[in-house]
Amino acid sequence: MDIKNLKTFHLIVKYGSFIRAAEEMNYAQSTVTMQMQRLESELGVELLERGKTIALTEAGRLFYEQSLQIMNRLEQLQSNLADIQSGEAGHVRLGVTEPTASYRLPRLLGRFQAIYPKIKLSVDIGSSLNMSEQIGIRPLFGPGSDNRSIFRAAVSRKVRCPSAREPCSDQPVNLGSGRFSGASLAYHIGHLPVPQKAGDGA
Amino acid sequence: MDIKNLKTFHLIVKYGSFIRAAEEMNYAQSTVTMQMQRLESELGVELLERGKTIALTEAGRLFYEQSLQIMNRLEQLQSNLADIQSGEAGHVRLGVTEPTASYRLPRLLGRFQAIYPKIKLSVDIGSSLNMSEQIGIRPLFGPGSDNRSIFRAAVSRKVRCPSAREPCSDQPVNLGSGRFSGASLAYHIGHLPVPQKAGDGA
DNA sequence: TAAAAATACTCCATAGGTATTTTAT
DNA sequence: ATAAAATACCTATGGAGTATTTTTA
Repeated sequence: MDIKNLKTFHLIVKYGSFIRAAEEMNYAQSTVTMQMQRLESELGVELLERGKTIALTEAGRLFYEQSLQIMNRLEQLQSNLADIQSGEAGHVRLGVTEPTASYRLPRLLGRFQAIYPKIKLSVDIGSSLNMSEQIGIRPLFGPGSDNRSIFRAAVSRKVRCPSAREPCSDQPVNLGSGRFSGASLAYHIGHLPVPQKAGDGA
Repeated sequence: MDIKNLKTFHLIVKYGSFIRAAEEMNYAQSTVTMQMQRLESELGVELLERGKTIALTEAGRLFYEQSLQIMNRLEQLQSNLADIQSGEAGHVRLGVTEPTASYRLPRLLGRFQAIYPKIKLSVDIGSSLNMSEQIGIRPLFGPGSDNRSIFRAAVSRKVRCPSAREPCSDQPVNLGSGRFSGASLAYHIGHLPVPQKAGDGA
């Protein structure tokens, strides 16, 4: 089942017409007919009563209402994914050593949160380990994560600035043993290895 | 976006392996690779970290959880549609005149509800109109419904019996002017025209 | 008899398969 | 060195278009 067919169906219900749905989807009329035939055969149910005026069957009404909700959830999901992709949402986990943690980090994180309100921040303040160990500590990133790739991701990835008028800070900040620009704080967790390995889920 | 791709993705996460997902879906391994590339490009997001072991990106985790729920809703919906199709669910609206309403209908509807517990019954008891007018009265079926086709549907459609061991009653019952078998009580609303015309909805 | 949907047909884009190469452990 | 995913290439199904016929209000 293809989402396109659902959209077509929704437009047919909205307009009560295959032709108007075809126009809005930039399809030929026969394409709409075919899509609905396929949708109905996939579901094993008639959805529409054809006539000069289109009407919904009971199954059609149920499918319309439910599939609308499903579509809305899907669109919401895509929007959330776009937020993650653009770096406007996500989860940043940082490991820092003193004295950076006490002196430079608070102001930096405050600015960061103002720019990226949807990004969740977690900070782990370490003792004297070097940066890669610090970032890679298992309690923070979960079992099975790869310290080396975490470190690589941490130093290489940057978030996109939300607008050119309000550029990301790029003042170097000492996070333990390494030197990082302010912008590089924003390697969100999407660019880092997953906490738990795939394959043990349901 | 095709639902097939979502299923493949879910299997990849479940097994942590493209190959095992391919086996379960009866696909070639390259097909799974292709599907995931297409899914990721459609969403504009990387979902999986490839390696000898597969891991989810943050976007992948979000997409996995959400799309699982969406799939579940879709399957629930399909199951409900199947119920309607098989006649095990739906909404039957009847118009009856005396004396049938008082004498024969109660026992018949009782048996009917025992066989089809998911079917909602509405009965409208009329005065002396003939059957087609009785069934077609507008308050019961809403504006824009076609009395003639309602009548046609009512006399021609029958619900499928749920099992051969407990066959539907087919004793004729006088519903106003027409004679109907007991089974034909079960023309659920899915076979009747819709209450409100499509086209005036959102 | 005029609208709207269904059919008949055609075409080509692409989903999916086979064989091979690349990658990461 | 080996197991797994990516790539290259090929094939055929079916999605979509054009033109026409059928339906029904």
